Amino acid sequence: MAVKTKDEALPRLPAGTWAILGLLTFGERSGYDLKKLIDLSVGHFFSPARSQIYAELRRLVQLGYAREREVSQTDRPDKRNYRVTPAGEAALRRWLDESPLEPDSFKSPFLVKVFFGRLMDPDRLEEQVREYRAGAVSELAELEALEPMIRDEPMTAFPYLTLRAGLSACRHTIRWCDEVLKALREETP
Amino acid sequence: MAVKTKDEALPRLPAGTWAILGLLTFGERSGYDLKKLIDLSVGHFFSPARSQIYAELRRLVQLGYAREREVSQTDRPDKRNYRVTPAGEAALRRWLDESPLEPDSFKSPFLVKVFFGRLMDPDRLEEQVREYRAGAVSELAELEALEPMIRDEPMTAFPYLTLRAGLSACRHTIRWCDEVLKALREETP
DNA sequence: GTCGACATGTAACCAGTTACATGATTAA
DNA sequence: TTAATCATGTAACTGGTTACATGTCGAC
Repeated sequence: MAVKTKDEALPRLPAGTWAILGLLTFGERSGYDLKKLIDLSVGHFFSPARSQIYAELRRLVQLGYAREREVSQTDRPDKRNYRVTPAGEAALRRWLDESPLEPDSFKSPFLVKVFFGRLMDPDRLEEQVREYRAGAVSELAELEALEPMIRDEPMTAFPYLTLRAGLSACRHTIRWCDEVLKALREETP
Repeated sequence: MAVKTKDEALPRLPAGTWAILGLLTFGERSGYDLKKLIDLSVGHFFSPARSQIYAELRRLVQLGYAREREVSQTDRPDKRNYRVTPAGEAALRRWLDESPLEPDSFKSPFLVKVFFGRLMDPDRLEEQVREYRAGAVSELAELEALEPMIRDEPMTAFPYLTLRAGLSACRHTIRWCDEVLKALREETP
């Protein structure tokens, strides 16, 4: 028999919307909870503002992909939890399997500066490279702290793969910074 | 004596605007030329649409940072070349040295998919990892073709550093894809 | 004569951020 | 009482993309 959902067109949504829907498959959550969850999961390759999360949740409800539920709390302010609907999970699976791969987007004001480094004061440039390197080091520390928590957990096998991508990217960045610092020292003694 | 420009506030412009201004320091160019130049220079960390380039050039002229010049051509359609003004170069240098470092932005619909890989058909996932890997391989080839052209050129010493960042990022991505493919094969034999 | 490269732009839209605004509860 | 964390949202803006629109010139 034909599966009806197979024939329906998927709405064209940005990947981030699907990511939020996906996070709801781990259990119902409020917008506020989602923000924290994002920061320590998909935060390295998708990081929306809080206001956008709330907007996406409203959109998911409107599409029938999520349902809203008021949760009264005595110890804290009330909140609204969202959970994924069967239609939502079906749509998500279809998006994951069928949607053509969109290219990554990477923007780096820092690399723009390095590119035009010949116009910079050498000390300022070195300073900014160090600052950039320090950022990568602290990001690496965060990811390394996460690593033992999710490794060997079967539920997080796939998130673990993306964590490995983040770890490797940070390490590459740090090595590259060291190369650059060395090159700068050699050229301007 | 006081240098007047030191005291004036720099307009807060996105890094991309400064990047376009910076590219004009290599010589006057049209919007069309700039697009091609961007693709093989800063394209890996800043890649605007053509329409945006034209908009930025108009903005730079309005700010007094660039000047426009009609160029009549007999063999091709006429064009408008832009060149940086002294005020423009001074402002650019100040932005490079003084503006606080904005964080990179990285968005990867692909990593979102991997993260939710447990909801995917394993064959579709493997297919998309291969596709992603192929993208990295062809990007690497482009960068490797560029490398001998700019290495050892003193004018391009700084662009060369950013090229090395791109090369190293591509290689890291390819290795990571191979790791993932191996992991997928082991888990679903 | 029509295709591809050259060349410039507008209009509409959408994604996403920042700043603003509100308010509850708990602990110092 | 003041700060911190919890909690949700709106409004204004901006950055950026896509699609549309126009047209030249040279080569086949």
